[in-house]
Amino acid sequence: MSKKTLSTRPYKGTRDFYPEDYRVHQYMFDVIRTVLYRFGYEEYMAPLLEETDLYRAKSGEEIVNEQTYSFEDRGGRDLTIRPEMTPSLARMVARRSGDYTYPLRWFSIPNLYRYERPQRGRLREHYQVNVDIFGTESKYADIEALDVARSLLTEFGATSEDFEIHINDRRLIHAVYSEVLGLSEEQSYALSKLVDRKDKISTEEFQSQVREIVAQDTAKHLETLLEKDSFEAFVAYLREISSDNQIVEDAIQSFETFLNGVRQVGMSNVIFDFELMRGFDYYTGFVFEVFDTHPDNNRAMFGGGRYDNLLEIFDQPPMGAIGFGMGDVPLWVFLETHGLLPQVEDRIDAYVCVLDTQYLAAAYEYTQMLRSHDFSVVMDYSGRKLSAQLKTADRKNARFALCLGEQEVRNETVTVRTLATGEQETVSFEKAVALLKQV
RNA sequence: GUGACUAUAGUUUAAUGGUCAAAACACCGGAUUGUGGCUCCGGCGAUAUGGGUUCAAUUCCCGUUAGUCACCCCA
Repeated sequence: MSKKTLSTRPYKGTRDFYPEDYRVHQYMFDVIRTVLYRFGYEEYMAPLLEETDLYRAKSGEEIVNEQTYSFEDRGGRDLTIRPEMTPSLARMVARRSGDYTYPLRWFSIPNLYRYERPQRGRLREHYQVNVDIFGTESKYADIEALDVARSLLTEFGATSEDFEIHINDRRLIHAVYSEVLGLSEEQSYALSKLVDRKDKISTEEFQSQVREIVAQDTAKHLETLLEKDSFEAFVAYLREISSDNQIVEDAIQSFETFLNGVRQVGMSNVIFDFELMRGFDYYTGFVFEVFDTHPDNNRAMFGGGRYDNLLEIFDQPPMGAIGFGMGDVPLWVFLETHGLLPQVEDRIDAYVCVLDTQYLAAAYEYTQMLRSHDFSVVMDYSGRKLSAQLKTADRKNARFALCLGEQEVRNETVTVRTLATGEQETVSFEKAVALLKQV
């Protein structure tokens, strides 16, 4: 046996939430639940473990092997700790797909595991709010999803200047790449990956890499399209080079309707961004990403989009679906950066100080009586001197200190001290309850 | 997975190839044997880990572990 001392650190890439941290964590998710209930979303939960096949079916082998916690159980089954919630959600919906009245509005706040090298905003365990709408093709579902995403932030007190929502549409990307620029599927794929990396590399490098994939004049067209900073300007140039293509026109019309709808519901900080790619592999319609506009934290926080083929792996017909996920870490960083995290404190109603250990039994009975009135009460059974007990009452953020000593026990009274003011009076038990009830 | 930087009380930091590693906050006790917050005094408490160089290592070197950052990846 090794005698090595056990480490007190949490496992690599995971976090302990001490009470003062967990209060903040809970506060964040309380606010989120408030918003989602207001929009009529129902909360669900799934197991932490799934059969590995569930992830193999959707993602590539590489993800399953290299980025998940996978193992064999004692019965020889291949299991994986969930690295995301969507496959579990798809499984649940597919299992009862005939039972529901659509659309379904569901959300969950699972913890997820990925075997990664931890760094900023990327841990091995994190919590993620997952919001999904199932069973509708309506543009208003897309708009609602954006509205929910926006509301999740504004509920914390963020304003529309604090963040921007970038939107794009995979059908539009596809129409431009294949119909206008005439790219093959391989070229489209390579190009989408490159555009996704555009901000990470220099302009020259980007341009030269584009030219490794497509011809010179095609590259020029693409670069010009990417430069357009409004949807109107983008469309104008697109029409110039596309010569009356119906597929392109349909994609434009469809996106225009969506964009107009978004503007009508008062989202001024939604902007068209043809560079936005986001999981090209499975999104089938609009995609979005929320960016922090604060100079200290100018990056993407979360996003999602429409993916209509989610139930395919269960051999079920396509069902219109939209979803997005928001991690707890980026959200925390956003709120912290913008000063939107309130001081969340734990309070107790009363701290019972006992002057001598011979009164502990009486004090315990009294404490139980107070709890039966729904007060949160802590009793001090240390037998320390009163000043130490009061100090602890103060540290515990108690509203009142209730002192029980010889005089009180003899007269069946209690001394009620209001810690904020230092005022106190010795009263009957009934009167003490009444005092505690005053706010 | 690749590379860089970092590791000192519970926490945030200081210092040093050579006597007892310093301070603040926190905690405990006392000043105040029935009255907290402010003040004063005292106490507890650390060189991540394994090896090497050296008369001597917390300090220099290597490994490990952990943290941070970038790349990769990002469901």
